[in-house]
Amino acid sequence: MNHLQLRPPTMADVARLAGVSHQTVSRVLGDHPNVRDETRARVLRAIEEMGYRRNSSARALATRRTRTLGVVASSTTLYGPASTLFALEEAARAKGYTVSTVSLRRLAVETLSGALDHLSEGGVEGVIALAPQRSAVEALAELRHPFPVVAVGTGSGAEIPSVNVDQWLGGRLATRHLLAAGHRTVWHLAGPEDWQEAADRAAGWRATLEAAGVEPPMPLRGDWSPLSGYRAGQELAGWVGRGLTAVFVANDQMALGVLRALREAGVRTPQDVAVVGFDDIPESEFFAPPLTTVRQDFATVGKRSISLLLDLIEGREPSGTPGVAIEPQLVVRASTAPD
Amino acid sequence: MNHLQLRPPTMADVARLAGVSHQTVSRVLGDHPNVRDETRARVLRAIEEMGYRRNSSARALATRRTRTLGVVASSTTLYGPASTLFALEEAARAKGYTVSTVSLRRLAVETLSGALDHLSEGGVEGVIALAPQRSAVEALAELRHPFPVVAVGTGSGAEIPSVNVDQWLGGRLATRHLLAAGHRTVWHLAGPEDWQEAADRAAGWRATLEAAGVEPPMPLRGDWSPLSGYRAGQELAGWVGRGLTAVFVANDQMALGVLRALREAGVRTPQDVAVVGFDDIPESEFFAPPLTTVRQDFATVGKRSISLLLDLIEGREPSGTPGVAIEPQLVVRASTAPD
DNA sequence: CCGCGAATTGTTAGCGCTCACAATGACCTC
DNA sequence: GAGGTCATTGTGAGCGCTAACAATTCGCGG
Repeated sequence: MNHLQLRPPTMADVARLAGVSHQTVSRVLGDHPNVRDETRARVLRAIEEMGYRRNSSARALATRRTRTLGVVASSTTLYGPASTLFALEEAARAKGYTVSTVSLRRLAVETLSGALDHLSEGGVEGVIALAPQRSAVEALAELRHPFPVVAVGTGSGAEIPSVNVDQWLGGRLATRHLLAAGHRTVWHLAGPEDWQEAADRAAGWRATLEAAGVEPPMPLRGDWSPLSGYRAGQELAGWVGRGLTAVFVANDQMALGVLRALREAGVRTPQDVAVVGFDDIPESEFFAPPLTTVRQDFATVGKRSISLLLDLIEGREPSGTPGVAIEPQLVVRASTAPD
Repeated sequence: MNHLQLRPPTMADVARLAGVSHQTVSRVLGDHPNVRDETRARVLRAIEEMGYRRNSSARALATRRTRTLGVVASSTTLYGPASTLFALEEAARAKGYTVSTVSLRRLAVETLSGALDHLSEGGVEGVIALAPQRSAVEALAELRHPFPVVAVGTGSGAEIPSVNVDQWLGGRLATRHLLAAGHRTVWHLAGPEDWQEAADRAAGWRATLEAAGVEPPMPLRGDWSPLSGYRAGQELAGWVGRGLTAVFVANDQMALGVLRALREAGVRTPQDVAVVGFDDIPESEFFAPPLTTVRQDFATVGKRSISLLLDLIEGREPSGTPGVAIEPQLVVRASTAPD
């Protein structure tokens, strides 16, 4: 039964009620072995009765551990970042950590710096940065912060610890699939220049073509949005009949725009032009036609990132396989397979 | 220049370097008026030099304020929740609060309770719950927690303070638009039964038809996914030619599935059947055809929710217009307008 | 030149918890 | 029954900060 009380009960209050010292209460809460069962039960009853909850600030102050991690991200309404965020939070919570997020509109040096400051004020012990732009990684490397930072999606060449999906392999899978289907060459609609993932996907595409002895056509460039895909699609439509029969688009949203532009231009998919996307957003199975794409395992990204960050925080040698990129997976659908 | 030091510098360290008391350092950091300019400058220089950062736990312990808010959400990879989350974080940060998130796979009593406990451990001063299912609201009302909770998207009838978009109006806007275009009646593919938003959209649809003297057809039901929309679309296709010329679908993802099913059945949109969705996800402009839909203002939802929660936390009388639902907006595109 | 109020700075006492260590008591062994 | 061991519990000292109050300094009128 709750008494009317202004202050929430403290450990000392509980101790008094249970007839023990505050330290014993602390032991019960901390699952210490050396507490007599009868005492433990009495303390637990007192805790229950008073509705006591341990004060996290006091605990953090005494232990010097806040058990809070920070995440900086941008474009969090996109499927990829949102999925990664979800996976990160779940993985962190499983390890007993709370996650504080800062969602940025733009990843510039100032905003990043502000975000890290904000998280620092919040007492985070470490930060995961979803920093897919190269400029963001550089900014991160410059900035001084009193906690470890792990980057996600920056590519493996980065100066800071990072976890990555093998985007290069993704580009290869997509391109190889199209070549195997008999296409002479594969065009490419790339993502923004500054994005490492875009560069890696393009590099995988280029390498695959070159390995097949094909001169890669000039890649087009979009900004991930359906609109930019639409515009690029209009341009691509002009090349149909002049050697263009297959396109690898760097993400599903742009692929959606491409599909629409092709359709409007009277180009059939996949009969006239085959299209492969990237990400496997939930919608892509229902595009017109359903989109062949490359799926990334965000859950693994989340787990690995948290695990790496905790290793750094707790001063352990990074366990697991930090350097190894996570393998993406080709998902074949109608946009490349005339049924 | 940083010396090698195991412990980060404390306020006392800074004070020593600046030749003042720790309290003066505290005053400088707290922007207290009564500090001589020369002293302030000296302190700031010392802070800079030592790379001092205030210890948030100690501060929180002394002030009894953590300046942290919690958010519980599910389905955070969907556009709506992700957008709301983004808006919430931005609004909270603007007010000087940090946001800790818990993303749930399912909103059941146990998971909700666990989430609140987790956030409580993290020391939040209040929580925003994105709890669109009725069962979740009930669970929230049951659960005891030592901080205020604001629900989002629960509908206005809830027992706990909430912020809502006027889903009923959204349903009206969509339906009225179709009737105004000359359709005799409008079919409806609703969201899951347990979702308040789904119920409100359906109610708006029904009310509009009844006001026009039309007997509402039996609504279909989906689970928000494109797949469920696809299945429903197949069923709807069977009714074409028997009075079905317009469908209001409760979200854009399902509308995508409907569009595909109709197309496969040889039904043209909008010539044979007009379709309206809900949410205005970024992709919907590029569907085949581009989708008429209802847009929600998530930024306002975020701001209002945070503002309401802070009012509750700080014991103020809720300012602004808490009871009033936020108006959604119709976005007309080709799926209802044969161009 | 004294005294008074305002501005500025310092001192002290917690905030509620954990850690290290001390104290107690029960139980054994010889 | 003395001495030792172990399990169990208590005590005291911070963790780094802010709030309240005390002390000091300064300017200025009388």
